[in-house]
Amino acid sequence: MTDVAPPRGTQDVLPPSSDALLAVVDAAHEIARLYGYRYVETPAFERTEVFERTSGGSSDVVTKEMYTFEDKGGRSLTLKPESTAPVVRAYLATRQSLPLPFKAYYVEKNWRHGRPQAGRLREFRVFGIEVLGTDAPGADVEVITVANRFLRARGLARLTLHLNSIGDEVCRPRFREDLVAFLEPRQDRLDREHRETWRRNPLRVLDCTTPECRSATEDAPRILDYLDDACSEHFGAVRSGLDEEGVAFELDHRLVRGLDYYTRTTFEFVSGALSPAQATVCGGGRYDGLAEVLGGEPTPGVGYGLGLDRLLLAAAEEGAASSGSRAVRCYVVGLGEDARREARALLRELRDAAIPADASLEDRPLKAQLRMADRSGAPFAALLGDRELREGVVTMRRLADGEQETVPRGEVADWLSR
RNA sequence: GUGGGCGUAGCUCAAUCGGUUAGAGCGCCGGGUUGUGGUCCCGGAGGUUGGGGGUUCGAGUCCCCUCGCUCACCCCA
Repeated sequence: MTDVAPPRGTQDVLPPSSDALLAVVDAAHEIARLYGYRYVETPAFERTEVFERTSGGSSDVVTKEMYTFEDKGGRSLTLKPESTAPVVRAYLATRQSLPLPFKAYYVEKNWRHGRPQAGRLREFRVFGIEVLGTDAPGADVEVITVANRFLRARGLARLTLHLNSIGDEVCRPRFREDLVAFLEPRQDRLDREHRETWRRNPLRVLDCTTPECRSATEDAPRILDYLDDACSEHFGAVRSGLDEEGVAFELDHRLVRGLDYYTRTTFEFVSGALSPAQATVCGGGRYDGLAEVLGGEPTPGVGYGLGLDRLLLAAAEEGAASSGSRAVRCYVVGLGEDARREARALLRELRDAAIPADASLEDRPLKAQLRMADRSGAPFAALLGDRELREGVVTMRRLADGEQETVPRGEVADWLSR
């Protein structure tokens, strides 16, 4: 019994929850197309360096959460823990034949080895978009707008957008220096964890939520005060662009994010419907230096990753109506050998007419077939017995209330699509 | 990865102080003559009490290990 359970931190998705997942996936494809994004796929695994070099050696993702293995040729490979670096790699490999800027999206799985809990799986699904090849603030605005629209359309109302700019390689070092100088005399007031690491990764201290770190950094320097003219102007344009799009946000100078490749704009959508530890349903930002780290031409970019599993949890929590039944429209019931042959013909016709339909694969009693019709969720059952066969008709039964109508055999498809 | 809580049919739960063959509801499958599902009646399948070890005459119940879920931390989707 336990041996048929899926591996730890993974899950089987079966009806009816697979319907909800599919609805979200469909909606992702739809909104991506609506905004002009093109579908991309990259391999499930990459050379390990792709993540080591881009995410930053000190990040948790790289140091302890990657599924890394050696293949039979001795290469070190890693199941992708995030999708931005692979997409940028693929872009660099193919860019001569792609439009500029290139707007990409994907719906796929990522893998991270952490201790699983609700909203944090080892294998999880993301819907991400990336705009490559432009540093225009309009790209940042568009990316955030798509996420906002998508999340709200899926029924997430208790949603906060946290927004920040963490500068670039020109202005961030000055800030970092001042922050270190600020923390130095206060290091004893930090929590145990950051007392060790504050010097190596001072920005992370700002992100820490413990009361100790919060009070110690109350008056810490703020990155927004350090932005140089270019970054400051860029961030101003992003903010006014969001205002223009009607996307509400909260400035959060503590938002630094966990991957090293981010520059300038960073953002997170946090759901109030999820437990705070896993409440980030979408996170992203700008990564103008990423392509160079991969050894490619300088290529600015901005994008997000949006967790579909968390989205579904939050939507369920907020009582969002799960949309679109995947049930067939008609369940065909055949009684007896002759009528069953005719039922199979009808089934073929319905499917040829693009009407989703189903029937029992075995010869079963009427009651059993009707029960199957009921469980299939189909709104109608088409009944074919000797009586209908003789008269060249089909009895159409509305399963909700048992209302029946006799329809000429040749008009069933039309009757169902009216 | 660190710390806490919890594991009894598919689901929700019961089982006296450690006592003999672990029950119920729902769900699932079948039947109530080849003419009506969802309601009703009848029947059935389904459990090594997560797994392993120990204590005991006897363990679902007590102890240890392990696996899983869960919450917090860490981090993030």
